[in-house]
Amino acid sequence: MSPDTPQPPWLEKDEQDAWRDYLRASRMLEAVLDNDLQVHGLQLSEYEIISVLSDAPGLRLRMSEIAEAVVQSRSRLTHTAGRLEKRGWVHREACVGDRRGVELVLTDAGLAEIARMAPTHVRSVRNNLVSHLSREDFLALGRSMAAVSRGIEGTGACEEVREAEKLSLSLSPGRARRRD
Amino acid sequence: MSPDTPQPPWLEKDEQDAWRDYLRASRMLEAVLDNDLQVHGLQLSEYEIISVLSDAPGLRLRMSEIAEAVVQSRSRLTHTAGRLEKRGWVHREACVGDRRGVELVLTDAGLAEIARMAPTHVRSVRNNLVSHLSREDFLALGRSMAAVSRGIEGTGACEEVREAEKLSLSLSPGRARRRD
DNA sequence: GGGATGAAGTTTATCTTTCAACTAAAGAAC
DNA sequence: GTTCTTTAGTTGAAAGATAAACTTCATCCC
Repeated sequence: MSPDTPQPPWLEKDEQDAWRDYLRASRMLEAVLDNDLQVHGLQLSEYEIISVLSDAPGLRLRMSEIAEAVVQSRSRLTHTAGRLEKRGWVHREACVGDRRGVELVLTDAGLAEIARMAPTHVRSVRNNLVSHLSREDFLALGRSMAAVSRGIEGTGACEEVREAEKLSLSLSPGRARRRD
Repeated sequence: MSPDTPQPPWLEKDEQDAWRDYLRASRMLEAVLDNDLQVHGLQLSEYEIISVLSDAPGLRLRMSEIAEAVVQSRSRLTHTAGRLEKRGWVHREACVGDRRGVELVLTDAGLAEIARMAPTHVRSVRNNLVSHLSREDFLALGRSMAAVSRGIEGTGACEEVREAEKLSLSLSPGRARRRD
C-alpha cells in the first residue's frame, strides 16, 4: 500500500502464534463481556456509546464524533442510536453551528442506567481481562494497542475504509461482493 | 462469581486508559482486516474458519471443534458453513464414530482460494498490527493475550456463556431481553 | 435394556449490521 | 452568486448474527 512497506512474505512461527493468540483472546473477551452485559439487555457496542456520552462535556456528542470514538460506521450508529432513543436513554438534538449535524444527548434515565450498569461491567472487565495479567503487563498491553491504533490511523488504512464506503468503483479488480 | 475475586470497585486512571486503548485498537484492527479481506468477498470470521481447516490434519474438523477454535456459537457456524459450502469451498461429511457429528472438509477449491487470499491477508496483518510494534512488544502482546484466554477459559466464564445458551431460567433477576 | 440426561447440529424467527442510495447543508472554485 | 464537491446523517433492503426450540444420537445409571 505505501511504498515504504517492504511487503514481507509470511509470519514466522512465533509471530503466527502471537497473532492467533491475540485473535482468539480478543474474541473470547468480547464474548464474555457481551454476555455479562446482556443481563442489562445490551451489548458492549451499545454500552460504549452511552459510556462515551457519559464522559463527554454536557453529556452530548455529535454523531460523527461518537462514530469515530467507538469505531462504528455512521449508518450503524444511526440505527443503534435509534434503539437507545426508543429506550429513552438518549435523545437527538439539532446541532447549533451546523445544520447538518445531530447531537446525541444522554438523558437522565440514560445516566441512571449507566450508573447502574457500570459496576457489573467494570467487574467483568476486571475478571476477564485485568485479573489475568500483572499490572505491568496490562499497562504494556494498553501501550501496545495504543500504538496499533495510532499506526492504523497513520497509515491511512482508516481512510481506505471510509473510501470503500463510497467508492464502489474500487481499485481492486474484483471487489467481489457475495455472488450466489 | 468466584469467591476468590475480591470485587474491586473501579479501574484506576491508567488502567482505564489501557482498557480504552485496547478496545479501540481491537475494533480498528478488526475493521481494517475485514476491509482488506473484502476484496476477496469474505469477512475475517469466515476466513478464520477455512484457515483453521487448512491447518487441520486431513483438512477436516468437526463443527464443534471449529466453533471452539474460532469462538463462534454453534448456530452461527452452521449458517456460515452453509454459505461457504454454497461457494464450494467446503463440504459437510458425516462423522464416522459419532453419528450426531458433522465434519467440515476443505475442498480443493477452498484450498486454492485460501492460498490465493493468504498473502493479502498476511500483508494486512503485518501492515496493521505487526509493523506498529517492536518484535518484542508484539510477542509480549501475544503472551498476554494467551494468558487472557487461558484465564477466561479457567474461570468458567466460557461455561457461563454456554449455559446462558440453554438456561433461559437465568440466575440474574432481569435477564432482560429487549423489551419494546 | 430403558428411561433420564447431555451433547451435536440444525432450524426458524427475530434482531442487528451492512450496503448503497439518498437528502440536506457546508465549503470551494470561479 | 452558482455550480461542484464534500461532509453529516438517514433510509430501506439485504445479509448476517443471535436466541430458542427442536431432532437425533450418546451416555449414564439403575
